Amino acid sequence: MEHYKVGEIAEKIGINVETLRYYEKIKIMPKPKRRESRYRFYDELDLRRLLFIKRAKELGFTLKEIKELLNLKIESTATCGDIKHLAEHKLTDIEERIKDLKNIKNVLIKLINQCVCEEVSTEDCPILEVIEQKIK
Amino acid sequence: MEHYKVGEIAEKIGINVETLRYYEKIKIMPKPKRRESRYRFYDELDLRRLLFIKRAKELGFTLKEIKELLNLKIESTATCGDIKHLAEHKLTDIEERIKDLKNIKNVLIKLINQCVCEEVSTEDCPILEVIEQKIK
DNA sequence: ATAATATCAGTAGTATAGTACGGAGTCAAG
DNA sequence: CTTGACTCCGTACTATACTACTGATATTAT
Repeated sequence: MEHYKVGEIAEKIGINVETLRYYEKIKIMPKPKRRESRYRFYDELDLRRLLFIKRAKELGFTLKEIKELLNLKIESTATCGDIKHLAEHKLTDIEERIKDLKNIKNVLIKLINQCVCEEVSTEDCPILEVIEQKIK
Repeated sequence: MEHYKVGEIAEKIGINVETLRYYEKIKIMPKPKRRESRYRFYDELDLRRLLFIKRAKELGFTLKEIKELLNLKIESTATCGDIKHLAEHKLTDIEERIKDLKNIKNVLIKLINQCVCEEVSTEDCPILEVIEQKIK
């Protein structure tokens, strides 16, 4: 079985050595085995776990949620449905964020379109006016 | 002219007193006038500034960006175009975030649809399999 | 007048996800 | 056998946006 030093596995995954130590600290990665020199050494399982973390992060899961996923994975009582619930929850969450951002986007577009004035002073800027409008 | 104590203005805006002191610390709000008792007191201008901040935050601007907006606003040399550029930059930023989230959403939907198994153990969970798939 | 509430200043803590630093020990190449 | 690269650990710092706490004044209500 292949094994890697901390710098090697970090490079393979494309993360920082410090980040790996951080993952160990927050217990999303288990304490790795050590050589006599006290150097950490990692195996294929660690590699897979790190890649799982990376992929799940790309899916918008937080480290805390990824930890949950990984824990469910090793709990023998956990079902695939448990995982599905986490995924569904995350989906709702992301849909919510998309909705919010779209609203923001529309307001910004309206604001920007009202502005045709490179030379006008900020005194008469329609963007600022609109941001303030809701205030008056 | 109306004036408010820190707790009054905080309640009016719907923020925390501590948050107001924080805004003062990071210089997004100016140092307010004081009574003899050293109590802060705020006026209508402060109220408007706070509401501007609140509204801009809703538009997805960070406090740092809002500070920029407010600074441009008082710089007499700044043009409406300067404001527009900030708004456009924010728009690009938000469109980017929407795109990313949509990708994530699609992957999550695919994952969830593959899972029809409330009772299956996490060993055979297709969601976990897919997250891992890109690894193998 | 006294009790309750508000405010003061400064510091520390929260959450998220890391990054940086420094001095000591270890490993590999020339 | 020395030099440079790598790793060790612990701590502190970054960024963002707040929130909490403490002990001392100040104001307000009864």
